[in-house]
Parts: sequence; C-alpha cells; structure tokens
Amino acid sequence: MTRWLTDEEQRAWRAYLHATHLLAEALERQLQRDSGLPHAYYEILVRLSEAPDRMLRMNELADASQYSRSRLSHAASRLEAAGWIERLECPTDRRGQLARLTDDGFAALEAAAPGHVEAVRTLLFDPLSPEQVSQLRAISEAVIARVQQWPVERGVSPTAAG
Amino acid sequence: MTRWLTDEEQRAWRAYLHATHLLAEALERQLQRDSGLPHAYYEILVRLSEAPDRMLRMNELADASQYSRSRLSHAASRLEAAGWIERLECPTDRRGQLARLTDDGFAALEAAAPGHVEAVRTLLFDPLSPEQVSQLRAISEAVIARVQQWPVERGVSPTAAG
DNA sequence: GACTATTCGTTGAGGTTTCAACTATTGCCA
DNA sequence: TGGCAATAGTTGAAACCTCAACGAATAGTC
Repeated sequence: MTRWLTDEEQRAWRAYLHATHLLAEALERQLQRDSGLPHAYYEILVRLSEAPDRMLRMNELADASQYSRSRLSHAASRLEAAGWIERLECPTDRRGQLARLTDDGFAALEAAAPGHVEAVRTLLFDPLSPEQVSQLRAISEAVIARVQQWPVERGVSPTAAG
Repeated sequence: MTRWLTDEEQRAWRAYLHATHLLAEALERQLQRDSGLPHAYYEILVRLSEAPDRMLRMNELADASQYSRSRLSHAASRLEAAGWIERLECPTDRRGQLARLTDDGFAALEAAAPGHVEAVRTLLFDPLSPEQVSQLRAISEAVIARVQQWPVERGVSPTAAG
C-alpha cells in the first residue's frame, strides 16, 4: 500500500534533488578554491564568530551547526591544527570543552565571506523573485518542523524489509 | 563592495540550509537502516532501472546522476562487489563500459523503494500544500538554470582572496 | 597514415563523515 | 554516600568523496 509520488511530485522531487546538488557543489568548489575551506568548516567558523567571546561549548556548537559530536570533534581537530580555533577547558563542567575562534580564524573567515556571500547571491537569490524567497523560507520551515517532529531514531518505515 | 544578504535573505538562507540538511540526513538514515544503501547508490540503481535493458554507459549514468566520473567509478566497484550491477564491454566504443542492473540489484531496489518513497512523502510532501509543491519546483528549476549557465569552472568570485 | 587533442573510465592518495566503542564526568534517587 | 543512568567529548576503523594523474581508445587534422 505504498503511496507513490504523483507525476507532479516526482518532477518537483527530482528538480529539488538536482538543484540542491548543483548549488551545494558550486558553493563547495567556490569556497574550497577561494579560501581552502570546506563549506562545513566555514559554517563552524561562522557560528563561533557570532557567539559571545567567539566561544562555544562543543555541545552547543554541534547543535547550532547540525553536526554529530563525532564529526565536530574531528573537524575541530583539523581547525585547531590549522590555527583557526583553540580548545579551552570548560570552567563549569569538567567534561566540557570550549572552542574559541582565534584571530587567525576570524581573519580567514573575513577573507572567505565576501566571495561566499556573492556566490550565494548570484546562484540562489538573483534568479529568485522576492516572493519566491519568502516561499522558499516558508517551505523550508515547514520541512524543518516536520522532520523535527518525526525524529530519525524512530524510523520512518520499519516494514520496508518485509 | 560586497552585496551582503538582507535579513530576509539571511533567514531564508539559513532555513534552507537547515531544511536540506535535516531532510538529507533523515532520508540517508532511513535508507541506510532499511536497506543498507546510501542514498547516492540508491540513485544509481534508480537510473539504471529506468534505462532500456537496465543498462547505461558509465558516461551517461554519471551525467544522469550528477556524479563525477571518479565517484561513479568507485561506487560502481562497490555495487558490483555487492552483486547489484555488472559491468559489460561496450560494443561500439572500446573505451566504454556498460553498467547493467542485475536481478539482485533490481530486487534490492524494489525492496528499498516503498520505504524511501514513504519517507519522502512523509517528510517533504505531506507538510507542503499543492501550491508549495509547484513553488518548490519552480524555485528549483530557476536555480538549476542559473547554476548551469554559470559553470563552476569559471569561478564565482576570483577577487575574494584580495 | 602520423600527430595531437579529446574523451572514457580507472586508480591511489588524502581528506571528510559515519559508526561503534570508550573514558570521564555529572545528575538523579534512594 | 553509593549506584546507575545520562551526557560530554574523543578515538579508530571503515566507508565515501575529491583531486590529480594515468592508460587506452577515439576524433580531427594535415
């Protein structure tokens, strides 16, 4: 009793997959080439730069960036080795680690930001009307709400194997 | 002279990033758990299943799936080892390789499809109105057109390092 | 036919992500 | 306080992707 996709949905789904793939790839390359940063790491630096004292618990940073703990931990090691962040003991919880953006890290972010923003604008916002921009936001928010109300752990279709 | 994002654009951009991330992750996990297939490989099997004789040149398969040659080649090795596809010599071009979906591969796809479709429907289409579905398609198509008209190789912002 | 450029697909190295396992610490509750 | 679950973060192995380089075949040109 599978509810298959209609033709209209099928077309929308494929267009969505294609568009998100192309956009992500283009932004990835732009960032990588112009500043040597993967988009994932750029995100981390952005979050830190917006935090008070440019500092966050690994925990909060992971949640803010939608990263797994493990992924963030590996990424942090790399960013630390590059001198862009540093790790500090957390004074209130001895399990905790604080990640702080260094001056070098901030400089790297400042150097990367204009090109990245320009790319986002050129590839995403320029071709959209103002109405489409707010439609995109509404659609995105609806999906966010839906996915969060349906945690991944529970599984979506436990019968698929049967 | 960077054209920074407006607040409205900023919000749309972050919502977009968040939504695409959550959705991709949820679908990835669902597929992985229910059928052991990464979404990337699922895509490959789908393309093959739709082709005449369930068979495509590596070339065409790469283009259809938006994969790099290298990525597809690695993926094909893996899928071949799993017994889901097989490689055949191309009769008309001795450089070529044909990838053909095996019966086992088709069976794996048939087993995975209902759960995956159900997840796509549940997480993406159920929370959207019909209007939003066509908006999503229009937005996606606009972005596709834009990105393709602006090839990655040329670079988006050669001045970002300055 | 030889020369060159292009295309096809693969390979290996290196970087990133996931997964499962692990230690250390905190929170809860009797 | 002692016991136990939950949380914070790290680690190593395996999977996956990217990049650059490569060998092989084809296409275009003279």
